[in-house]
Amino acid sequence: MIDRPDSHAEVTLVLPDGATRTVPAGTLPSDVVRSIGERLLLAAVAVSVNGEVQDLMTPLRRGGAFRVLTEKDPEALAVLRHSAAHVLATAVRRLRPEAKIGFGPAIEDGFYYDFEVAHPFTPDDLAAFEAEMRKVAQEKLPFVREEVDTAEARRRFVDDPLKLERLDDFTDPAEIISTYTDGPFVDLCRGPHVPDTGRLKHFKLLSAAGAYWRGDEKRQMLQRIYGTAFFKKDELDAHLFRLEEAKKRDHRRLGKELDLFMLHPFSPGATFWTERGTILYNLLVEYVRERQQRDFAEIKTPLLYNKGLWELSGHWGKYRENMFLVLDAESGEHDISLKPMNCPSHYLLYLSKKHSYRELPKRFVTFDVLHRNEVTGALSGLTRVRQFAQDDCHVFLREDQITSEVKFLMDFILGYYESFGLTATLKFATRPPERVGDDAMWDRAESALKAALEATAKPYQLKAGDGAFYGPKIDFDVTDSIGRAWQLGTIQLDYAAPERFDLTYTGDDNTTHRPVVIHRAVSGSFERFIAILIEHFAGAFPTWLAPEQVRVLPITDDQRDVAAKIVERMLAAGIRAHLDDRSETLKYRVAEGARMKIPYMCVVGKREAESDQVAVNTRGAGEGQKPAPVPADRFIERVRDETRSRSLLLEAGRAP
RNA sequence: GCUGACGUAGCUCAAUUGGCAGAGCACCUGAUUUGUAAUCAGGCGGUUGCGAGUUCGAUUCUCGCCGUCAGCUCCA
Repeated sequence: MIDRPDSHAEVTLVLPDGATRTVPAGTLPSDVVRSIGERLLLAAVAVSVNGEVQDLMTPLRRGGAFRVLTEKDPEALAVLRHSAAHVLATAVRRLRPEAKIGFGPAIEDGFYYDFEVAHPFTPDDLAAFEAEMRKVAQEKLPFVREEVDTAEARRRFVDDPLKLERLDDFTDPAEIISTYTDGPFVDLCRGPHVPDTGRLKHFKLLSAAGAYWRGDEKRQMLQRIYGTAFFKKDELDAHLFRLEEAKKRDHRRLGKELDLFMLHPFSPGATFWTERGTILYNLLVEYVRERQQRDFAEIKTPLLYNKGLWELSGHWGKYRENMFLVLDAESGEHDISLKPMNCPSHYLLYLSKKHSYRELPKRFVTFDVLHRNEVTGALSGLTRVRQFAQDDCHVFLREDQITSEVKFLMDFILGYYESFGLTATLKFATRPPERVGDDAMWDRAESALKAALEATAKPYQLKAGDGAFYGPKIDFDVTDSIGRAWQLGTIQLDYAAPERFDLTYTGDDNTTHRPVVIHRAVSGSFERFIAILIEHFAGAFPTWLAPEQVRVLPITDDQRDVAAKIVERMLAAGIRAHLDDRSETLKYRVAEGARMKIPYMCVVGKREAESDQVAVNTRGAGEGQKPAPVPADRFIERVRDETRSRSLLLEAGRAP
């Protein structure tokens, strides 16, 4: 143990009940916990000092609020999972001694550990590692923490080049270097850990995949093993069950089952929308258009441009890899490109006229198709594609309008999500190291964005340094069914484009001024948004979005004509209705309609036919529902109202 | 792009150490006329992703390409 300057001082701990303990600095938390109670020591996973989690074997250096964390405390789970990563590494080292160790942190929902090995792991390897982990857990090996100096650390990891590289980061001599040892395995680690490997009881290894060392694609690829761990068996089981359930709402699966879209190897990353899917797509475009009708100006611009535009915008230098280049037959050069973004073309349209400060903010919106040549490995269902359309907007505004404009755009975006029952995570990304513009400009831009953010009173995550080079931004993220976060909406301030394109307006002083540009998307892309919506609703769309809203089922051929007339009346009322008069049993047709997640199935039997009624089956009411007949006119009116109001609830079938 | 796994009928999946490629659903035909979550019978459907190689013989083994999936990188 290294002698620390503070090791002769005393620290005072304040227990949750207000009692205090004063102990010499350097005392182990386990000793403090033991002094509170032997049984508590058995239950203790770690402790919290001033809100900071540390384990039982790390010497106390500072006093403050002191809390013992047990399995019930949420903070303890990350400690367990971090230790699970070490147990995994312990098992891997036993079975594959040549493996070099990288990093092994706890992550949301689990943990991973990276290894450098000559041969990647197979599923069989994973099973073997998991079995070995169970042995390590049964051995109840204590986690032993040691604090060492750099020289000693280098000696311990002489065979682990990745750890030696990590040690290079320790440049501050005051920084504590610690190692954790469980049985034969020593890791360079700052902790915290559970007291011994026996604490690890319920865990599972989930997958293995390559991961670049330190996330750098120029460095070697390590093999990463993902797993998860819980304190209780039922929690682990519930988690694994959730993963299975999530797969059932995967938009790729539902897209096939509900006949919404397909992808074809002849055009990877581009969507074929079926007739049902196209209805859904168009409904969303129509909806956005309706919401934007008053305050935005929709425009359309070309899809193909000469490289001159991209040189002007900077894309030719920075983004060409991602652009689809087209051969110019006359020049023989690939100097034409499909547009990957709308902004440059919107600037051209803006430049086609002189603008007065009176027209600002001017908001151009479009639904044009964009193409980006994403690397193959990045493609993923509809969430990451090569061809897509954004509900893209470029706002040209005066700098003094930023706060009010951002507020306006945020309300617009959040209101839109809310109408689907979607909740997004807000991220505020500030100035990156490489940027244009002076600090005063960034100060103004960031404070304007921040003011608008805080006006919404919604929590947001600060991503310092993550802004675009041309300005700070607010991103709106949602997660898919398997927990991956996807960016949908965005609000980005841009000070660079107005300079590059020499955008101007005439101010009230009759001189020329530079506007600011805001890039805004709401759905992100319709492709991605639809993917998220499919998963959000699990394919059970609200009436207004359902490609097929009503299916009418005559019980026998005797009701076929009456049913057909009811369908006609529905179609005339603008309802997307179909007649299912196949000679299948009612059971069969009801089952199929349910599988297709049709909001309403109207059964027409003898009784209904005689009284101009329909017996409405409402989706989600479950099997064996006893539908009461509703007058056909009344039902039609209700479906229309439900559609018009874009209600998320299915209420048209309730008793009259 | 990188690492790995995978690719069999429209869909979901089978096919015992390399030996005639199958089932259910869907689709078509016929029967059935059904009161609420899959009625019965028959039929159609395949150069096993594509291309080479090894072999008497390849869905199976090897290589290349294409695509999909997970993760990394990147991003709406």
